[in-house]
Amino acid sequence: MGVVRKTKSVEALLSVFEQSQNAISVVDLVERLKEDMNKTTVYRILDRFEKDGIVHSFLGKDGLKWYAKCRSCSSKNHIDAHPHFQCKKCGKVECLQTDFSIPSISNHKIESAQLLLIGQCEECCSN
Amino acid sequence: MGVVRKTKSVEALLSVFEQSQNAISVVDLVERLKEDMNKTTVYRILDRFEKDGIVHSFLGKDGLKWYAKCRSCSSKNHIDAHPHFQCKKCGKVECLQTDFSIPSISNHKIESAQLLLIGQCEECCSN
DNA sequence: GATTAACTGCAACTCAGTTGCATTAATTAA
DNA sequence: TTAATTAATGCAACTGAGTTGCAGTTAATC
Repeated sequence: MGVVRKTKSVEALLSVFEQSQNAISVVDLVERLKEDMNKTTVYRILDRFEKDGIVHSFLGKDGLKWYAKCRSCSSKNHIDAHPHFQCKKCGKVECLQTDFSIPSISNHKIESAQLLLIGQCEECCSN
Repeated sequence: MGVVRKTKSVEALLSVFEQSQNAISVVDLVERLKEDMNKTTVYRILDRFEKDGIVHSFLGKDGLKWYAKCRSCSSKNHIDAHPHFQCKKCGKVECLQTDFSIPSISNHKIESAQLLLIGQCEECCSN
């Protein structure tokens, strides 16, 4: 658990996550917050947040980094093993509650798993 | 099905895939083949191979692009929905035969899924 | 209020992947 | 076998996400 000072930049980032149900890409965060802070700062605050279990990160379908706020994580116990869904049309990413079963492989030690579902979200389905 | 001419570069790339059981990252391919061809050529040939169902691509744990030869794919019918395993220690990626069940989400249309398992491979387990 | 260490901005960098364009070479028709 | 066509290639320059070093700033502690 690192020391996180409550700077204006930290508050700004926190409030973005408060307001959002879905995951947000770093690219999007940097763009949204470019008036308020440097992109380096965005990257560094996200690192700290992740270490402290405030957010978790993962890669979207295009290899870009996404962040979402954690529901019940801490710096000791990071449960980000839930699947994510990304919409092909609008690019939106949702965290899914549903568990999934991780296949086992003989003679391998599996430590984590990333599952990304790709398709069309609710809005894009009905358009 | 695009037109694929049998050039020296194409032959060279094909033989790399023939010799390899595991997936190979593009970075690695570019490095291995730098005496034989330009990196742009590597990228372009891989694109063509993928369109023609000769190889399939996916992203590794660090967001880098990996390729592996397909077992039973064609340009019409691309089955690359198998999971992949990447070793944390040595970075190696293996294609897994095991199927996995794709969770369904209400009001969403799921078109594909990427499952990446991360841990330690057989060699790294015994070291 | 002074001290200190965390934090930030900036500029420059790294590195995977892409693009435009001129040149080369594999295929097809003659 | 040669000529014509067009896919394929090399090269250089670019793009864009993410990183790094360092000097300056600011939140927290005493």
